[in-house]
Amino acid sequence: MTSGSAAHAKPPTPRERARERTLQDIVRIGREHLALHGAAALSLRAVARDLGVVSSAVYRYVESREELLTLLLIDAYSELGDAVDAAIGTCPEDAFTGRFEALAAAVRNWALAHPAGYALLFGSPVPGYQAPADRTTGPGTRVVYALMTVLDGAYRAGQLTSDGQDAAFTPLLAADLARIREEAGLQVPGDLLARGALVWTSLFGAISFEVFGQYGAETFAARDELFARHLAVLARVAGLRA
Amino acid sequence: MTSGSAAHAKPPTPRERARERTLQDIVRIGREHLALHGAAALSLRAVARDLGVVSSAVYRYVESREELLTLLLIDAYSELGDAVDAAIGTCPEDAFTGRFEALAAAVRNWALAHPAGYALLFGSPVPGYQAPADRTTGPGTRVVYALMTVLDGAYRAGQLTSDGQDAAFTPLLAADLARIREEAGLQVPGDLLARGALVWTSLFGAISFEVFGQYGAETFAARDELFARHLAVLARVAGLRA
DNA sequence: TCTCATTGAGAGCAGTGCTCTCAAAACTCA
DNA sequence: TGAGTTTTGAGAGCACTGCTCTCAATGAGA
Repeated sequence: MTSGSAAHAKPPTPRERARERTLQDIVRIGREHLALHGAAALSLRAVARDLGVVSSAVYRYVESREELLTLLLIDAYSELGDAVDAAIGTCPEDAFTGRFEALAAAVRNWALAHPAGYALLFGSPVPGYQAPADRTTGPGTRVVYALMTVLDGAYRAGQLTSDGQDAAFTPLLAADLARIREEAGLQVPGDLLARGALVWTSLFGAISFEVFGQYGAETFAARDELFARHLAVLARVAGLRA
Repeated sequence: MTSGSAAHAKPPTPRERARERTLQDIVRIGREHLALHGAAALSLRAVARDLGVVSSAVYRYVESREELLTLLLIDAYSELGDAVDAAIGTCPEDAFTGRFEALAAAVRNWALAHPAGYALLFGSPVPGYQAPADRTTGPGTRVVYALMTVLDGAYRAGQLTSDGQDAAFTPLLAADLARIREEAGLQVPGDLLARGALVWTSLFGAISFEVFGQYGAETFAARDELFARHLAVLARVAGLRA
């Protein structure tokens, strides 16, 4: 579906190759503009100018501004997913706390390096733009899936323990958690899964505050260390031993 | 500074009163547009149309689109601060966990009721717009100040306890925390203050995921209960006893 | 009543997303 | 190679945006 190289493997015609190259140029320039000016300021006309072409020509390759945003969204999700996978890969498979911290640090580092991309993925939605679920849920769930894999692996290895302090579930939430466990093939019990969800959102809360400048400008100078402390606490919240 | 009613209390001339009323109309219409279409889609021309006036006339009252955004930012901060104060006020002064949960629930309820306003305050920054610190830090810090008051009060009452598991501070982070404690007049020690910061950002992480639709659309049906569970965990993270 | 500051209207500039038409270029196939 | 078809880019144009400028009307104070 993406470029015709999947089905039947017909050799691409020169036109197809040129088209693919131009589309990649558009995405590349769009990514530059995204980094420089942010998602809401992304302008197809400006991209066209940088491409050395008149604005209407870009519409031969990209259906609309939204379509370009979707391409950039997928691009950013993939880049973040690659960074997280690479970071996790540097830890031994049974070093679950290390893998958790590597995942979190990779997300934070990528976010700080690509604030506009991070804002596109995890910030307030761009007005009037709704990401098409069928194309973005795949790359968009890589990181949360990686976290679930780490936590579930830790549980299977006996290294994820509940302190038993959490309240009992009502049936509705129990059903939610059971469905997630089944769909993702998890063994981790519901209370730890709920804690994993909290850790997940907390991670993005901490990163968002940094990336979006919600801390006062001079509140925290030692941000790396603060984040490391937060990670240690969150690891314990998730159930990983200290 | 706001309307001249502070200094010398001169009676406002009819012109000044008409001007004030028009400005309030602009803010009111702007707030409606904000709620309907989001911050980035806020248009001075559309506000002017709704006001029944030509666009250039609005510039007699509001310097620019950014200025209107600032007014709406202050407006939203104040509304949120009022909601939080009211919610806290329903709890006895010494019910610190109850006050914490009331604060958090008030933020969440306000956010769900005013998603566009919440996005303006805590979402990705509007491109090209930088909130003027001198006018927004006051109303913008009310809620975090309220949280610090709750936690510090709990500590003074002996109801905020550290589990002693956190690592020692490096000098830089210790200096950050010492400065915050002094500026806010807090007695709560540094390790609990750092945990409070994590709880603070985690709260907004959880709320942002809900408001911005970052959970998959059908991942959690029992969102109220999930949030309540998260709150209980976060209260313990902060050091409040269960 | 006269004077002057304030106000709103209107035109205008440069930018945006997007559509339409038209000619040139590129490819396909006999 | 030459004819026919498809793809491509240019250009004009529409409706919208933020914002500036000028000008006439209005209102308040002396």
